[in-house]
Amino acid sequence: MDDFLRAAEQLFSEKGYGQTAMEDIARLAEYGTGTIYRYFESKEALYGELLERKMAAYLEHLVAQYEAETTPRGKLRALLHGKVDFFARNREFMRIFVKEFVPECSTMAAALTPEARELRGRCLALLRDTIEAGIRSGDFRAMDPDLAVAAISGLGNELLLHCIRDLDGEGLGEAEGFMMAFIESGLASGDRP
Amino acid sequence: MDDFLRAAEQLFSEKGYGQTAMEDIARLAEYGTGTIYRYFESKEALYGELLERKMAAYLEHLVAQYEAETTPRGKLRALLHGKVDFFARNREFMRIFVKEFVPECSTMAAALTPEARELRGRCLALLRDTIEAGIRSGDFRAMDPDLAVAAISGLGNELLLHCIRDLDGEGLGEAEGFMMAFIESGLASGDRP
Amino acid sequence: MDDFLRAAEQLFSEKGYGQTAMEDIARLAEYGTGTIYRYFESKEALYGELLERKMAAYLEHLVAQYEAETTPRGKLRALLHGKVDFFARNREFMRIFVKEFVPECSTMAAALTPEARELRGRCLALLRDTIEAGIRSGDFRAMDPDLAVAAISGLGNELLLHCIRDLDGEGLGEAEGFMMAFIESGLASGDRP
Amino acid sequence: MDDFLRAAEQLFSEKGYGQTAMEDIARLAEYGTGTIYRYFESKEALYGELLERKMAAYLEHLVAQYEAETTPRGKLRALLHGKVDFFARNREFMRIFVKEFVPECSTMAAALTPEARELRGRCLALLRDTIEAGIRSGDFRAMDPDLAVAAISGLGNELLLHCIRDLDGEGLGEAEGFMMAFIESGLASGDRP
DNA sequence: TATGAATGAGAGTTCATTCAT
DNA sequence: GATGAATGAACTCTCATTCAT
Repeated sequence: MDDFLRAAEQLFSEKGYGQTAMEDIARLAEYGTGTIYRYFESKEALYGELLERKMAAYLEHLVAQYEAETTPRGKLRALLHGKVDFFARNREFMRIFVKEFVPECSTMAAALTPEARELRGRCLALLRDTIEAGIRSGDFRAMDPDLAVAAISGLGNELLLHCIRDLDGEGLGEAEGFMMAFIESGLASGDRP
Repeated sequence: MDDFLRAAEQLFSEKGYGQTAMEDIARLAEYGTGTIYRYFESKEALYGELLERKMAAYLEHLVAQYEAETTPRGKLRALLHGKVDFFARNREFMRIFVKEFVPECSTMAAALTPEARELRGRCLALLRDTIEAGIRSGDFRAMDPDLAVAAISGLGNELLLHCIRDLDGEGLGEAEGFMMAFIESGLASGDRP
Repeated sequence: MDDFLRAAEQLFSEKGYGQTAMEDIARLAEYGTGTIYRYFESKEALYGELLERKMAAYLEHLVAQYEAETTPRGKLRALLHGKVDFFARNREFMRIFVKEFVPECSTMAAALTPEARELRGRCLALLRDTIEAGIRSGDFRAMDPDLAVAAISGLGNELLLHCIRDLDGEGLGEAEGFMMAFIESGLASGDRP
Repeated sequence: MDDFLRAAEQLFSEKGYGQTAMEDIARLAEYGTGTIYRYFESKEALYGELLERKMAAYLEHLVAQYEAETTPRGKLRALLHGKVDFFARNREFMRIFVKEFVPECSTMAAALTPEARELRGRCLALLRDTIEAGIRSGDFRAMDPDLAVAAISGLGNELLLHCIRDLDGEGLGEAEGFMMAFIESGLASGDRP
């Protein structure tokens, strides 16, 4: 069953959902076509399961880093580092992730499963809570937290894609530093020492 | 021919490339199915043509605003405002744009046409040139301009999508202000008056 | 479209619904497989349409004969003769008819369409009304009309099948005479002159 | 092995041959899927075996009643009562029986096994012999015995189905009385005391 | 030039049957 | 004997593309 999820991740990432045939997945996993259907009800269900698992792993990864920190700045850094770290080790999923995290891009007829939506919401909520706490504490300037979440998400995704796609994964460290600095400046309150 | 492009834009935006049948496009454009093939070699060619035209219009729009400005900050603001302005009036295309601007998301078997890639590159080059000029002039701090371009693109796209998708186009003015402030902080040199 | 219905009638009759592939129907009709789907939404819809058309023709045929008569005995004879007559000229449909007229035999996942059920009901209602009228007039003895309808239907179907299947259509005249006599005796009131 | 036959009878009756999967049968019988194939060569063989057993039981039941009678009228009544009696206690099989007794309805690719055909023939022969004897004895009027067999079979089957299907098994007694009277009238010689 | 009926390759899915354990 | 995971042929259905009119 994990064989199928692995094969599916690779192919969906390389060719996209619509261009990947169930037969391709089965062949890559070295099984017969019909065997997939013993484990997954349909192609969509397979894709949904893949997304849920990865999203769950991502959330878990973020939470682990996040809870070790206490200040808004610390939590923000933890979330940003967690993102870079997770996708550095899940590059194939990155390409799928940006499609599905941005609903407009989804290629599935049916959108994310409710479970996956829930996980996506919880990832974003970590960031939002952090920003709101930072605003209250005066670390960040007053702003609409939803806009900030959108800005930071989009910025981070695109930077990661840039490194993974154009730089073949090189320069992730530099990009992380840049991202941190850029975002912290963007969020910073005008008060300067 | 423009009828087909208009119909295609609407349907691709609403349902996605894979879920849109040539017959649907023809019907919406009020022509026979076969007629499309008098003007476009294939479904992909139609999609490619649509992208090229829109990209060209986008580039033209950006250039017009851009050339009216002389300072890096002015040009940056022109590009950001131009983006918001263009997509506020091309909301349907926005959903297609984010798919194709981020090549990973493309649903087509074949990626962007070379012409479209070229146009995309020229849009990004405007921003890149602006950033480089700003770094030289000391308006912006020293940084890798490619990272800055990626960051700003992703940030802007996601903010626009947030407004168009979740807010139904409301709040674009506020989002533009937020975007400007966020990006200018992120780019700003440490020197403060 | 009629080509498909003709081909479908023949093949469903010969091999049964489940054993008939859409490709078989298309080939017999001398069309490509996909063409069927321009006219029928699905295999079930094709079958449903076939049944409806034939049932409608059968009902029309029965009604024509029925309305020319005024007495219960006359109407009964008209219905019985109409049945023999119709199926003598629709032998292929006879085999499908008995399947679907007897719901237990239906091979479709989904049963008859509501339209077909309605038509089936109206065919049976003609017979039922006739029997009730005959009972009231004293031509027939008192009995449960539903039982009589079931008895006469089953008797007639099986006799027709016997002739069509085992006798290759021979002996229909003799069978009709036998059926009339048998049923009239069965229904007759005990009063004899 | 009987477990499989019981499970198969239930499922074939409820859902039909084509809609019943071997796995369903195995699960209901509380065995593994592969185990069925230790006892039956194929799905068709299982169905065939089921039919043969039931047909044999039916024949035995008929013969027992039949041989206790000496007159044609007595034998006829025994056969009719035997039929009602058997199917009242084998309602699930009734639905399969009508399919297979009327070969046109068979859902199997291959028709009845030769053994089952033989048994079917012997059931019908009992009735046929009875009718011929009755004609010779003058109890029944002169007629084609094959037509009479067909008429009586079809009539009886449909009446039984009507009770089992529409009346949920109620009214079998009334139906049996009606059937006897109807058939005896139909067969009766014109001579009246 | 415009059409839309026709096509057929290709996709997802089912399930009777097999066989290593 | 019993199992149930694995199989792959077969089937239904879709749709980009063609071409006779």
